[in-house]
Amino acid sequence: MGVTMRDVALLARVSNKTVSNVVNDHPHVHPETRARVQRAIAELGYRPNLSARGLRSGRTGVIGLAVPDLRQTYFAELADAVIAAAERRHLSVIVGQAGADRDHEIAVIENGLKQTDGLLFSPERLGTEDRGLLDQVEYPLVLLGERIFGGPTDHVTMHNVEGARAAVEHLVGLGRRRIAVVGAHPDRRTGQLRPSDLRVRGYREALVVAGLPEDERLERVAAPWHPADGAAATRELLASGVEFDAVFALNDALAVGVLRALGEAGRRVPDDVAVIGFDNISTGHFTLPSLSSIDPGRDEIAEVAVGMLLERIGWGEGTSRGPRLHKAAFRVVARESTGGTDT
Amino acid sequence: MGVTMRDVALLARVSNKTVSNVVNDHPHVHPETRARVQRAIAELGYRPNLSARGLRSGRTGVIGLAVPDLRQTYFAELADAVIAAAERRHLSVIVGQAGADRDHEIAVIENGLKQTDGLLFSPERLGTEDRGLLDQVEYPLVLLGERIFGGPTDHVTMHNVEGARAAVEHLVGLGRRRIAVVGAHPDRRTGQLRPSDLRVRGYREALVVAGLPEDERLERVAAPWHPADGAAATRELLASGVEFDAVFALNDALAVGVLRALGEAGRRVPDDVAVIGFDNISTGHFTLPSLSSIDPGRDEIAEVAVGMLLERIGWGEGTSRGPRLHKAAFRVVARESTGGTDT
DNA sequence: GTGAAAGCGCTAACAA
DNA sequence: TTGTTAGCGCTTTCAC
Repeated sequence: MGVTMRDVALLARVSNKTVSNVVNDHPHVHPETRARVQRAIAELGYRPNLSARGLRSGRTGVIGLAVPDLRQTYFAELADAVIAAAERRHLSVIVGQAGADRDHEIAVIENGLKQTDGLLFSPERLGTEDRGLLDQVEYPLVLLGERIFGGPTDHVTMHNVEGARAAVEHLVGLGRRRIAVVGAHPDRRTGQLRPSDLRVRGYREALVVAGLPEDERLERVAAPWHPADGAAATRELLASGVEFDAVFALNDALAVGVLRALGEAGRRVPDDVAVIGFDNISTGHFTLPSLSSIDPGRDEIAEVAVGMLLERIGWGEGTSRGPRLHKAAFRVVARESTGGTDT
Repeated sequence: MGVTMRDVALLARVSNKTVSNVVNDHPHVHPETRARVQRAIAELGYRPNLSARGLRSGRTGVIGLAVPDLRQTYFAELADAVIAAAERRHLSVIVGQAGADRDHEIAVIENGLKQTDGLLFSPERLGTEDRGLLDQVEYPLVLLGERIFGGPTDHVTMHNVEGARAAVEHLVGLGRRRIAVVGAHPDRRTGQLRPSDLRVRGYREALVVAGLPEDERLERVAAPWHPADGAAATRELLASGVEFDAVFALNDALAVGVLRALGEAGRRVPDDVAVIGFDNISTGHFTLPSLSSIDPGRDEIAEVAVGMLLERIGWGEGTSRGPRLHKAAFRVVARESTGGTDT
């Protein structure tokens, strides 16, 4: 503490500027001078003051990541991927939780996160109707997910519709004909771009393609997407007496609950009922049976999102290029719950 | 962007200092003046430049949290608790992952996390032999866990020994006599303060108290503490032919694997084998059967750790009070896997 | 290739 | 109660 650039400059018998050049890897520094400066830095244990650098350069080297709740495995794994991607670019990440609280999310989007150069935001409560908020945003922002799609903002997201379709096609390929879906949103307004709505759409598309009838009784509401809600929806499904030989859970957390409820009821998975989830969280390896899922490309999402944000930060205020959209590649992961052998 | 304190001062017809006083809620500002300044702030959309404040005050208002890996639910939930505790004190949290990599952990402890006023560090690889590193640390640091206990540093941790003992006593109370433990560390050097060693100690103490014989065949190594390792250790235990009617998994992630392996083998839980874990992660609600566990007091740990760190930050360089130790209160959570009814 | 000097926006003495 | 002033440590013109 307390060693400044000036101290280094004095010891190395150079100016402030030269030390700065060395520290920032600028070219045009005589190798000998560079070595001398580096020796002085080591000797004094000099470490740049990042607040000062931030003040001068207008950059903090920190980005923000706002998610609803780290206790949901998907978001923890997303944070892991984002932190890793940021680290590769020598950035730090401030993590904020908006707690699935609409007002909190509005506050986040209006203000960003303190001390950051830009924000990666995965909202849960904001919808297309909040698009107007995005016009006010005057800091670099990249949205994760497509809930507010249509604004001026970059989005990085997953193939919700196509992934869901692939999940159901996988079940169809197993010969299942009565496929239930668990996790539909209780509020069925149209025009929303919630993951639940998009995935239900993919489910229906797959049924149509397969020539299977749609049956409203097979579409079960569950919210929020916690295991308990998946279990409750499945118990209702069982109690309703409607026949089914497969369940598509709209995410893996729900699927864990589905597996539990099926187990309680004595239904064997996958023999009686095949189950597939969505998100491919690591939990899926260790359920009994292990859980098939759609891998939404989490690492790609993180990598691309950080890259986009960095570009936005670099472009500065003036340059407002149009919004970009990136959808990561997905894949079907077949584990035991749909007859696979992987765990 | 670009609105400075000076702009506000000009508009409100006051000095810089007065604006600063208002922004920082200093007393001794005439109510009328305060109102005028606040109006100017709102009108211009002024927001303090935190880099400048940081440079001037030597504080960033950001603390660091370093954990091995957010994909492990325990650490995700810890991060959640720390972020919440920090937010209550108007602090942001930069999250870093050391990846259970010894060199990475050494780098973290030597340098702290950039842009932060202090660090909450939960190391996984550093041990008592690295105590010397702590003497070099010249920034506010609070360690989570007791792996490097004995240095000059504050620690906040859980009752590993006592909690483990309570877990086994709970099993004994159910009438179980052949209690296996899963998750011992492969390297049995003494003098280590790993959670595994401490919890095994608690296990043995409970056996002694209950007058049960120790049996080395019931102590199974498993590392790292992932579900797959718990499953593997349990399969070995089953294959060894040794009799057992209960398993104490040293954490919940292992326990998930234990449940899986028992299920595969057709052992009923809790009828044939009772199972209890440690950590009380939310996953435990949704396993089949739901998982009994030791709740280590995560929120208390986060709250106390942030508080201690803040005190350290406030004390400044000179004041080096002796190291403090806080152990959070724990409790036994009895769910279905030990005959309870909760989920 | 290197140096001198200005100033980023804020806070904290010290004055008034 | 409010104003003046001097930096915090760094980067960045602009000279040399």
